Amino acid sequence: MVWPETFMNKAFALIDCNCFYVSCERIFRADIRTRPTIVLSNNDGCAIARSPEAKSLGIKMGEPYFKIKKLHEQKKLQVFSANFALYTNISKRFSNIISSLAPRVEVYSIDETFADLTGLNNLTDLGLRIHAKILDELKIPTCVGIAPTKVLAKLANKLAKKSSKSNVINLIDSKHLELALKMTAIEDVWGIGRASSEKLKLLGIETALDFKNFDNDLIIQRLLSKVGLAIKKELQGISCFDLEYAADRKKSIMCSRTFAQDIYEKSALKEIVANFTSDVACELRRQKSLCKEISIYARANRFNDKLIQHKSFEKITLINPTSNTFTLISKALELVDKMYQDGLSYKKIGVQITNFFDNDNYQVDFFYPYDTNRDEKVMKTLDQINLFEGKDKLKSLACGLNRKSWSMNRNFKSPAYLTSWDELFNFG
DNA sequence: TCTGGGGTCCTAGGACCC
DNA sequence: TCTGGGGTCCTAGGACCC
Repeated sequence: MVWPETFMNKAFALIDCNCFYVSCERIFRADIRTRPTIVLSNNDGCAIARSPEAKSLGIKMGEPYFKIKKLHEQKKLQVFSANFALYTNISKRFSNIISSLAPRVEVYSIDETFADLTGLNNLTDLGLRIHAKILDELKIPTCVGIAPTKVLAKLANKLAKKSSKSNVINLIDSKHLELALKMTAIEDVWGIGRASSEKLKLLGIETALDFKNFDNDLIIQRLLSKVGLAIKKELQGISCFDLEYAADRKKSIMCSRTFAQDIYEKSALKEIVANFTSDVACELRRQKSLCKEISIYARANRFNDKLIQHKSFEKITLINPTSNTFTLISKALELVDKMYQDGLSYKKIGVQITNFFDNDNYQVDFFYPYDTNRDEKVMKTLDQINLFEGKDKLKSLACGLNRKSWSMNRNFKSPAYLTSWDELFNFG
């Protein structure tokens, strides 16, 4: 197929790691490279990464651990608790390797990076080089999809994942494009989720090809909004989504956990909220922002119908934006006072901050002027100490002295090979 | 017994204003 | 009894992503 003149020049690659978390664990464990292996979510709740061998055993994405425990006990399955410190570290190395071979990249997620290859030659070769270098230096297998739009690059990547032969699929000027679109179910198109695909199926659209050829844009716009329309254009080879570089400044930051046990005491709730608030505030300062809103939420164990099911939520808007841990903790604790109800059980708890301003570009409230310099100095000192002396060396007393009383299950964690001096991997 | 966490974007509808 | 129309801003909630 020949692309319209105006879009001929665009080229995107999507490089995606195969079962990333499992692959990270396997870097240090040559003995399990062909064993069925999974990585569990926080609290050892459910499977969030599966090796091909584990998929063959019939383990689904999101499958709760208690359903596969037996396989684990029979030693037919290797199981790890999530070790996000390790995965984040490997992820940075992964995107750095791509940057060394492609000039413009967008780190899209922990295991996926887009590269803008516009204007470069021999793209399939380049894709193969990227794949080989990551495998060589990191021992992480990847797939590469190349196409004139991001949606098509995603689609090409998915096909490469399914293929047993090709790690790189290039759809630019490909005579197989129609077939590729036909092979892709509508719900597998990037940006078309369950709700949208159900609507499209009512129109008789079953595949990416059907969608691309559907000739009524008004209906698509009404059903799927303007985003749906953009996705359709991308399938036609018309690029609507560019690389997004400035993605590192978040617009909201949250921290939430599901705990191993139900929590009933207000004091425990406060301690948890204080800790979560410390974490989000630290992240907020790292990206040099201030926030003007903080909210907390909590709910009971939704799988236990003997408990009163509730979704509790409280939010407060601050007079002056801040990133001061202590200010935010005191506000968050006020919210706990408002939210807490005696007798309710709390299993999942979260803190979220929103409504961000740049550190050096915001308006102090006229009636409540506020010395931000002092704030900044105190927080800088706190961050420095925690950076060099270890996380949580210096913290608010509200955070409690140990986290033992409310914990997460993490029974199958691998060592912190790369992020702790005590657990460094011995390459000898 | 045991079922994750962290984001973004879009839209409809309400509040408010003139 | 009659009871507009248009605009903006904000928020809650849905949908999607990994």
